[in-house]
Amino acid sequence: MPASDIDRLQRSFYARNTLTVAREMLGQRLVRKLGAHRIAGRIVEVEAYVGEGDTACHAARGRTARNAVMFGPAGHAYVYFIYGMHHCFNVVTEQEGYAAAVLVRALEPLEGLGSMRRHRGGRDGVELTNGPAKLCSALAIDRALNGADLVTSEEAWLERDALVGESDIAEGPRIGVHGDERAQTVPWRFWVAGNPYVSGR
DNA sequence: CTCTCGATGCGCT
DNA sequence: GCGCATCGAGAGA
Repeated sequence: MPASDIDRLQRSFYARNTLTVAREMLGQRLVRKLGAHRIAGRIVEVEAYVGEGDTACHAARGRTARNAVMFGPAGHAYVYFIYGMHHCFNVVTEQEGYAAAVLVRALEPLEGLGSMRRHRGGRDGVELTNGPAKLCSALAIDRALNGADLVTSEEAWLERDALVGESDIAEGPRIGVHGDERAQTVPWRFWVAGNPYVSGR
């Protein structure tokens, strides 16, 4: 087994309450492997999408071909294509049959900065990964990764890294959602307070 | 700095 | 056809 598996997050991490997983994902390392090359960053901002009762969740209107991965087992990647040009990366949570996931909204770059700059058209600094579509671009994540099992994949996974204390976690309403009143106000966006890589607004 | 708006593919109604 | 879990360029203050 690869040395990296020592720190890889296992199924038991993901197969829990989505809000708990979302909070604990802060500080962990998202790793993308392209050939022998690693690109990675610390997760500093996430959003939880919790079940068919959450009208901002893609699964709110039931299972479709697009959102099927969210209904599957925890620990798989849910990657979707949006606005005709962007991708967003999520991690599936909870038990099989319960549609929920955590969207990764921002990373602090740690490995493969040169690759990130290239993938981002020469942009640098916070512009590398301070948004859900930006980090997918930087890490070369697209729909080819949709459904990938992050517990066993050699292409992408999460590694145990720094834990973020409760006092350093900020929370607020999710960004850009179009569900009902509750969906737009419930504080299911979590970020590392003061981290410069957190997305704007 | 803030605000507005176009890009652009596709899943779903 | 409509609308989207976004981004970045451009205009104006």
